[in-house]
Amino acid sequence: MGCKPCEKPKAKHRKGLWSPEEDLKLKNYVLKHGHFCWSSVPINAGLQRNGKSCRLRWINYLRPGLKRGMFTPQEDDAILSLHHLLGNNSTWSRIAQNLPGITDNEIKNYWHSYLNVLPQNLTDQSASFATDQAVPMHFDLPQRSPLPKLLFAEWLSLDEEGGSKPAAYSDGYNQASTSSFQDPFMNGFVFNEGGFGTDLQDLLNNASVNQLFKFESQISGNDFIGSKWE
DNA sequence: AACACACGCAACCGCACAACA
DNA sequence: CTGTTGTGCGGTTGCGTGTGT
Repeated sequence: MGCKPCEKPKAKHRKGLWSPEEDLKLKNYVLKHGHFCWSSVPINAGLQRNGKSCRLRWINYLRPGLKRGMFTPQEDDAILSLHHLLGNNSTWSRIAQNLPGITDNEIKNYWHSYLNVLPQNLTDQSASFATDQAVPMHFDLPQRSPLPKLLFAEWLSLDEEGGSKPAAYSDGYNQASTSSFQDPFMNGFVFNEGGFGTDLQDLLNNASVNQLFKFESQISGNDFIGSKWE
């Protein structure tokens, strides 16, 4: 943990949606100081939230490099492929690790939407990983809105950068944020998450889904999962 | 135009685990 | 060894918005 016990103000914690002011406070604090101890973040940042809430907000919403809007077909395939690969052992975070810019929460929500439209027999196959048969990939999946929401954080960027278009919209990744981090913490943070997990990226770049599954079939399941995705 | 319903998403909750005293 | 605390994760809920009637 490495976190000194924090003073424990038994202040009542706010719940519910985050206000722009709270977003700003949290973002500024984490960008400046990092988040070595989440429990102390809300205290030092002047927020009436608990550490868990701050962490969640940062990870799912404020974190630099987050990509919003539609999943690309590659990402669709990657999510399905990874979930198929990992089966019941799949964790959203592990899938998310291989899809930079996408949060586990997004994947989780996406998957639940996906389950809603998926014929039951297919969900059974996919979720249980009971068969080696590849899950059909291109039935009608729920599609995200093609117009990504404009985040408050991006509004801030707009303000700060004199109204320039958020880089996140140009190529899906917030390169402006990436390049502007002087802080070693943030540099490391961003650069570590700056692209697809290399394994997956290679796979996705070089193989169609069918090829991907063909490739997977050449590797024994558990060994592959253990070595590739751990 | 008004209402009901469905859907997507943000956030909370509870649990498991790890680190520390 | 045990209790406490912090972190991370999956599951779930509730609200806002879009769509159909």
